[in-house]
Amino acid sequence: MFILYLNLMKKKTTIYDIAKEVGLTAATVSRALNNNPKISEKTRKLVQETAKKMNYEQNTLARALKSGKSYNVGVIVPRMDSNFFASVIRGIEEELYPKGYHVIICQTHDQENLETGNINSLLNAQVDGILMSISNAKSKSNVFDSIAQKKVPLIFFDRKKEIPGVSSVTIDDFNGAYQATKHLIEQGCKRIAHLSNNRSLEIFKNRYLGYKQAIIDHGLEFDEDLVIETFSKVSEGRKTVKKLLKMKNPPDAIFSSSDFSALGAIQEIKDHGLRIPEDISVVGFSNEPFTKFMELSITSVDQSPIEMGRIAAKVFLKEVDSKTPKKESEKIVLQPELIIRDSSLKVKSEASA
Amino acid sequence: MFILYLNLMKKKTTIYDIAKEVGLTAATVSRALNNNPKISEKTRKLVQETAKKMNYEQNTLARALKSGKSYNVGVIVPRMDSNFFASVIRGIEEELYPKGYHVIICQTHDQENLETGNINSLLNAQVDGILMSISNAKSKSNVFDSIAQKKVPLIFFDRKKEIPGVSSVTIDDFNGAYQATKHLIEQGCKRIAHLSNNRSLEIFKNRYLGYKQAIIDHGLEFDEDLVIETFSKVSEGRKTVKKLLKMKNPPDAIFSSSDFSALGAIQEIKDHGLRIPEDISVVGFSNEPFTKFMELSITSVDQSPIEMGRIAAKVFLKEVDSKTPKKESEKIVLQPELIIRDSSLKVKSEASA
DNA sequence: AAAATTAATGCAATCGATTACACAAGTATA
DNA sequence: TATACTTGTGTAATCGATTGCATTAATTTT
Repeated sequence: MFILYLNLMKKKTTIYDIAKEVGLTAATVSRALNNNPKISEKTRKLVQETAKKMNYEQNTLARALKSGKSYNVGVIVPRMDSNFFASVIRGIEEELYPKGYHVIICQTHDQENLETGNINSLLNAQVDGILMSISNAKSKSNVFDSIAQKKVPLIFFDRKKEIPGVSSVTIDDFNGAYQATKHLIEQGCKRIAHLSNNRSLEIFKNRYLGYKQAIIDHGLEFDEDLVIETFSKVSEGRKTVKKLLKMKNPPDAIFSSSDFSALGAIQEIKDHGLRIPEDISVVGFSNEPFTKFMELSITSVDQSPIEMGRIAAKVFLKEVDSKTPKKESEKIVLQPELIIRDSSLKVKSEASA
Repeated sequence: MFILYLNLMKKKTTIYDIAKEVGLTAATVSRALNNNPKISEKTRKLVQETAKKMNYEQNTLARALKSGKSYNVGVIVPRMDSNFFASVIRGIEEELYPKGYHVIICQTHDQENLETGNINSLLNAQVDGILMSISNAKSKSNVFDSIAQKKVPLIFFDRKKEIPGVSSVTIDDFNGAYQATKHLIEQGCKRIAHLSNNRSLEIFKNRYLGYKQAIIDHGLEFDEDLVIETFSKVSEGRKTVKKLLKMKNPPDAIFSSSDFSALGAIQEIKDHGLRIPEDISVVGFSNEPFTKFMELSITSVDQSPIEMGRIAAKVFLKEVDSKTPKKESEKIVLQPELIIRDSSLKVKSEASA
């Protein structure tokens, strides 16, 4: 009982405790623990064994204070309850945890003030790097200046912004959109509408451009009226499609830049008594799990989010360890994959995913 | 250009810089910034204004080292790409961010080794507290001992485990299950199956017990064969229901302890050519967004996750600030709400959510 | 054997903020 | 007017680990 009490009370052991125990100084202990080559094999072994015996755990805060490294990285996403972002984060964690880093996740909920607030508070918490998917490309760039000023590596994933010296990992949104649109054309669709989104963000601009190019390349008429800017929400998808269906010449297909608005589109189309894909075909973007689970499964573009996260983390590791102050920024572009399902497959020859 | 260069190079200002600037010592500056009452109003104002002018930002690592508080809290969840956990985390953040805390999120993916690993690394990162939803109640409790030993507040939410002195915030799972089952009975169902889950976890045990009690209270026959332990996955729901439908006397309703397995159940039932809710009614648990968005919307039990998160955070704040070493642990239980939708409503009198 | 290396360790400053204790100046009390 | 409090600051230690610069001992070179 008394022993238990002592055990509960005892302070964490420090390198000074170990030093006293083995009759050396804290400096030597520190070096021994860090495998400094100047330390003799005998001492190293002695210290490390004693450390283990005494249950020593490095005080990360002290290490952080001295070294200026916190071993925390900040990850900023619009939201984390979408499978896409959750998976990217998972990829980041898988890569960073083994290296001793922790991940502080912040959500912006697409609000600019939250975005700048998050960045500032991450910087203040002395994170060693920031991996982010921006919410709004128009955001005042002075926050990014302060990141640069503090020499904190910044890596964009998915939603990026062109900033000199900043690396990014994205998918080829142009190509993803091109493939999706081409697929719809091959299914016989002639008037393909596009549910776009804030095109100040490159991902949405590129999806729009890929869509447009596919239309043009295949000899269809490009009609700007069939492009509507909306939001990644089920309700917004419904609203938008309601408008589209009121046109004198409504579309026979919808390529949505988001699975969520694609789902809203499907609901609205059904409510109007139209059949999918016979009357109107639908393709989404992101390959969210529900696209597969719906009774009418939804064709979508997979963005390999876990790989995206892993790569972003690797880029961070490379930058954080580099001594050279000015590194070349990397722009990594992954290839997306079109997953064809019920919502667009008119020729039902083969089983869908 | 030269000025810009200087600006880029300048180190962060410390309290020593401020001290030099105003002709006082760092100690006084520290006190002035912390609104220590022993400092004169004049000095306080001078220091605070100078600090602002010099762009001073407190070095949180130094503060942390000295005070022993990192202002980081760890949050451990099985996964974060379910709306339930994402929302709980959002609630926690809403409560903790304004107080200057950061949240480090860890996922266990229901693996015990990841759970203990996460706890250890959070402790090592010197978090000021851990809020968690456990993955497995059978996990070796020595990790929890080390949390207690370090006097780090631990708060369970949703999935808890009985540990003396540890607070928790949960919902009344028994009642949620009771209401759901009662609702099915009121719809005329007689043989209600229950898709259970690892009952070493209280939430699943209580949902089971609530279900059982409702059956008994309403004079139906309780049949253990109708209770099957499965996992919170679409595929598992399918598998389980496939078995149930093979019974000589199959169920006419399914109460699932998870929305995901409920969805799988629905898919399987439809594949068998049965109608929902006419032939078989289905009720899930958690009120995940997709339950509302499905063509056939799914009845489910809402767990008010954001509130759960906020309350858990409040309990943490109370415990972390309390000087008294041994506090009473709090057990807070929220009331769930049954949301009735298409998958169980046979008497379609009123519109569903 | 003296001089020059090399190897292993110690000393002490440092990272930046906090805080117990000391101290000086000012105000109130006797 | 001497004594006792207040009030506001300064001094210096502390949190725990790291690291440049000695320093000592051991080894090699000439």
